[in-house]
Amino acid sequence: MGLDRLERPERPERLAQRTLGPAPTLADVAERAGVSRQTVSNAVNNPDLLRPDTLLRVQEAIDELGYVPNRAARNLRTRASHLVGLRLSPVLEGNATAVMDRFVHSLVWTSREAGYHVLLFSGEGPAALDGYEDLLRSTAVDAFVVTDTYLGNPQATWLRERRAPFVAFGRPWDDPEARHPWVDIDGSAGTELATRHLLDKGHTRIAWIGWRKDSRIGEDRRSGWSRALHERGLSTTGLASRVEDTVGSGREASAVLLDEARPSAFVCASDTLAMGVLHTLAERGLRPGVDVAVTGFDDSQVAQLVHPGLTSVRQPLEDVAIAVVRSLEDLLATPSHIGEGLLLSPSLTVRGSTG
Amino acid sequence: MGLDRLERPERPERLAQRTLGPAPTLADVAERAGVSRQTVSNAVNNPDLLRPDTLLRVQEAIDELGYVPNRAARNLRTRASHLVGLRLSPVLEGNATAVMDRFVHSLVWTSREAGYHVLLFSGEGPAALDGYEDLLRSTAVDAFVVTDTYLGNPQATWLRERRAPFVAFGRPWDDPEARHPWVDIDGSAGTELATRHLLDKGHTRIAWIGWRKDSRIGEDRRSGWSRALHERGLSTTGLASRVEDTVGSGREASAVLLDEARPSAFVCASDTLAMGVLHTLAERGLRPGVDVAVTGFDDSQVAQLVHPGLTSVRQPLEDVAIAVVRSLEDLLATPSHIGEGLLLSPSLTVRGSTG
DNA sequence: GAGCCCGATTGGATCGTTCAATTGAGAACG
DNA sequence: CGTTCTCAATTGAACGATCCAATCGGGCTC
Repeated sequence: MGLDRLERPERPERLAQRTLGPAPTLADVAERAGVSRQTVSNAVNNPDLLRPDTLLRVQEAIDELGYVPNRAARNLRTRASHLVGLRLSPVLEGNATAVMDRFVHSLVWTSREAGYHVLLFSGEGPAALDGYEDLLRSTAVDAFVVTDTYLGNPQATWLRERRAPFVAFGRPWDDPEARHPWVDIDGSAGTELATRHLLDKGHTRIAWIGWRKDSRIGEDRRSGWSRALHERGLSTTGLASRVEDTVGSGREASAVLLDEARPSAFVCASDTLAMGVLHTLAERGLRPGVDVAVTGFDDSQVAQLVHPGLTSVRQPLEDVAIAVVRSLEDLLATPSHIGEGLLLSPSLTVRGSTG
Repeated sequence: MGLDRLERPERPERLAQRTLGPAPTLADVAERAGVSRQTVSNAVNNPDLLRPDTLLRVQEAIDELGYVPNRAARNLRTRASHLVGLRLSPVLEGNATAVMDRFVHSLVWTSREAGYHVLLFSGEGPAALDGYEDLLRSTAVDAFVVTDTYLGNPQATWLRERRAPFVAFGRPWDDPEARHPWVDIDGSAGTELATRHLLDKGHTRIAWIGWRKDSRIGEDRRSGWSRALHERGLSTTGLASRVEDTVGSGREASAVLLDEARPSAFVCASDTLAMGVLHTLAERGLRPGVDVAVTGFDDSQVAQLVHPGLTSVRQPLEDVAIAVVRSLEDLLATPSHIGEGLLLSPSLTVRGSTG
């Protein structure tokens, strides 16, 4: 395989033809190979239907002419585009953008192997639904990947009602009865990992800084922290703070907690909040990882670049993409397919902020 | 306009029809409106060809049926897909990924207004060219946006030879004769801004930490620093260091420079390197922005989140996207269009690291 | 050697749209 | 009153692939 790739200087015949004239069609290939159109089509789509010698002859003709099937024609006939739509939200708060982007990268790579490309589109609010609508009805995409499934977001329900094939990255928090396929990451398990890591390091007073109570994801992540503490018979009272997802909020919350509860470690719902803790430590001359330990969530670029390094929960987005694409394939293969959910476990990237 | 949008509860008739049966075609609309197919087509694409009353009648039928033109059929006939291809490189070094992602977001939003969608694909090395090839010849995309135009990258030349319509984000460094449209950001102007900002703050010994000499972009950015210093009659000797784009390199380089040249400020070719400088300062108990000033490049998330905030050169990626899309439109409107280059100026985001 | 069967191959129809050429009605003109 | 001109609207033919039903050919059996 590898050797083969190196030896061939990039399919010279095809390249030679490529600069000239209009693109060759199936009929051109058929004529050149002395067979019918259908035979060429089979050579491309069902090679095992042809006799080996015919197949060889056709493939030579294909290579010589540099034939590539016209997508528009194929899409028209088969009513499929081999594209999956993904909506980019305009502005996401915090490092949700960064997480999203990592996911997009993974998705693009994974889709390629499944023969799909990713179509990005935009739109927000009610207009977003119009975007889905038009792409769907114009047969521009075969399916969607939906990413923001936060509470009260209408798009999942909306898509389901229209029988639009889609896979969600994110649990249907508001509807446990939902029967669409989804893939999500177990945030609770992630913070539990982080908390246990701190417990193993000898910390006993471990504080939580998370998001406000109406965030399902935030409460989920918080539950991992409290579970880990309770498991070891430790109390959580007075050690939790719930704020906005900004550096400033993290800074203030950690300052208050340090004064009132004297924790030796912080588990945070996001890298952003963890950065806020680092600010406070810097202001007070406390050394992260030595005097006070801190963990974040998302393993964003900041976590890698900041001074002693920020220990952070890493989401397995590559695996999410793989699972999403697999679901997508099932869904498109059998339209009546009943979707199922899949929960993946994150891992912990340990850096200087926990010693 | 706005009122109209609010009053209509999301085109109720269309919604009512949408869940049922197969998508309506042009012929269905024609029958319902009592006109021919072509008339409906004109109503959609050239409304001014119709008599006002006919137009109204057709549009009613369109709304009632919830008709949306089939893209595949349209693409087949017009030989255009209204998609622009963008390749996502697998791994970019440093925060190039983050910059790229900001650009992708901007591009998606800008394209939408021009009636285009963005098709993401992947591939690296020689396989990347195959990706371009197949998308182009299969008429999957109308044009490409090319982002990595670093020295020696074959794709620009390759695309030009095949007369593939494309616009580059990035100058053709290796070929000043190149006649394809491109948009780039004046990195030199960016570092000049940063350096002047430091000069205005009273600094006179300003060091440079950049990339190795074979990086054109790196040398370009460096030139802004040296120009600004020379303008004020200041020397640059002994104040420059050229290293890899990693935090560790930045840390080491700044340590050496502090010992040997005693600068009071650092201008860096990237936020990553600037973070390295912050590490060194932290280790030596020097306060960024107070004892030593630092500037980065890219205005990445790190720059916002890190302790006193990192002053950084911000690339106007939204403007780049707008210019790229405009070029794309010119290119596709007049295929013989001679491409021209456009150089945009970055701005400086001032934060705590410069006082 | 006739009959049969199975797999490879063929021609025609079709997907839904737009392009090119044409028709028809009505106005303007001599 | 007939001719020309204009404009709106229509008809038939593409675009390039795949699906369908029918046909062809070779090998096998009896």
